[in-house]
Amino acid sequence: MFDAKSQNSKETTQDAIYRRIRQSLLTGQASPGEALSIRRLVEKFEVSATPVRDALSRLEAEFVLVRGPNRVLMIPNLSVGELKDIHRLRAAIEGLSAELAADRATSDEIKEVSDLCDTMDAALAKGDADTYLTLNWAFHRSIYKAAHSDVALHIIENLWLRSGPYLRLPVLIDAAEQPSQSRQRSMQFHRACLAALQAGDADAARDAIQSDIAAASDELFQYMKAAHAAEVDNWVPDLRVPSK
Amino acid sequence: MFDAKSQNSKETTQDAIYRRIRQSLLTGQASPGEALSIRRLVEKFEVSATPVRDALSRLEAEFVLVRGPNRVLMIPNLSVGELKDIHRLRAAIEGLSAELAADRATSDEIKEVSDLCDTMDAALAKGDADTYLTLNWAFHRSIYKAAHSDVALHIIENLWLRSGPYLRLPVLIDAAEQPSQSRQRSMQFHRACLAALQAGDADAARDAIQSDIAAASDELFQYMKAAHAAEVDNWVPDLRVPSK
DNA sequence: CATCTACAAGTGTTATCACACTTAGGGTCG
DNA sequence: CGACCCTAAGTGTGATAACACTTGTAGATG
Repeated sequence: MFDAKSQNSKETTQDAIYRRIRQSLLTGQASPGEALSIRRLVEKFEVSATPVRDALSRLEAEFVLVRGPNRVLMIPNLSVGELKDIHRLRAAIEGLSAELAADRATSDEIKEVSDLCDTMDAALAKGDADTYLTLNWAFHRSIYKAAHSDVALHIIENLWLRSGPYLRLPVLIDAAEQPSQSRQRSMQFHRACLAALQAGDADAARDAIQSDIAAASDELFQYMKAAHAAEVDNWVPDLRVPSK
Repeated sequence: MFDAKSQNSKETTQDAIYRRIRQSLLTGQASPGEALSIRRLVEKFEVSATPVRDALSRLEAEFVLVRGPNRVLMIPNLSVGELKDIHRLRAAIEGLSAELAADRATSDEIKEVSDLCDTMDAALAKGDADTYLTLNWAFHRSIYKAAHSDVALHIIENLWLRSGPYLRLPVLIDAAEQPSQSRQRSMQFHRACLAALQAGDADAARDAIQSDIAAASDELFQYMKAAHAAEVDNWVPDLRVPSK
């Protein structure tokens, strides 16, 4: 049994492995292009192959992993075109979820969104990009959770997981700029969405979320364009943060 | 090795099992509420537990199956509220895909959509509800495939798979009515979408698809309301087709 | 009749093993 | 130098066995 301390008593081994692989994607510890071989994970986690296989099967089903040479499962590189499609879908689905949240959120849920705004401001003030990123996802997720639509929430979680490695990039680069204009602008959209939830204004909530998503994706594509001249949709971005 | 005839030479056992379980859902051979125990599937397919587990893990990851008593995986009953959320999401995502398809479809792809319209008309003229349902999905899928966005297509496929058992209901009931007004109306939306693809009109394509989805979901909820007085969103519909 | 206990049957989970196929690296030959 | 062959190492796949836990049933007791 591996690392019993980080595995709660009811969690199966496969669930724990699944959770940890997902986490490594969101935190940048694992990167697109990496292969996740069963045997290497067996050694790393000190478990048998069975729960590793189960976890990997799940991640393949979610398109978080794709088959590479010799059928090894790999974290896919997303092309610019795919990233654009993900952002279009996010705008559509997260916009709809924000509308539902404006109609359905409880006062406790709205307070949670508000508290997360405050802690995000604090992380920004400290220039702590990693914490900001973690809180950014928590902020968005709390809104979509308040929509009380598990169907939508699962789709959104999946899209965030798959595009997460790319979305981190401008935020990490930007951390050197203090205060960051882009992050301040995001917080304005976040505050606008919070106000819309408080007012039960579904249209305003949707617009604020969609503006936030559009700004983040514009920022990412601007960064990519500046880093590389290519404009082709099937170009695959290089995820290494440039040296300063 | 099970049923080698229906398993092509490159398909793994787990893939074949996965495909067959999905198929049984779409055709109504398996129904919400059923438990899929590993050992029963091992007997049914005459294979070992390992590929069965892999297939089931994938279906769980896609929320096609959920955990029941003793952690057995079951086909979930969807509540009215969940069905409504699925329809909202379908309208948003399939509408977006139809827009993309209007911009991106090749003439071969448009011809495929047109041919499918024709064969659907033929199935309707014969009162063949099962064939109509199969073709209806093929028709829609051909449009979304022409959008060239795998991200969106996979989400759509998943939503269709999960709501498929419910969407079959009014079509099967309706088959006795000849000609069926609802089916004729659907075909009008289908034809409108085809015309929009041919004209490269993204707005019209989106509107036609969304109208088709809205009409189908209205029909389903009207059928449910007529069958049962309950209006509560968490009511779980009974999927048995009533005796005639 | 209701409640409790014991046991069998059913559920999934994990470990281990062997096989098939692919990929990479080294050596040989023309 | 390029092409080909061979072998080792790496990849996943499926089979089998044992264990843990849960559920259902039958029998005993008050």
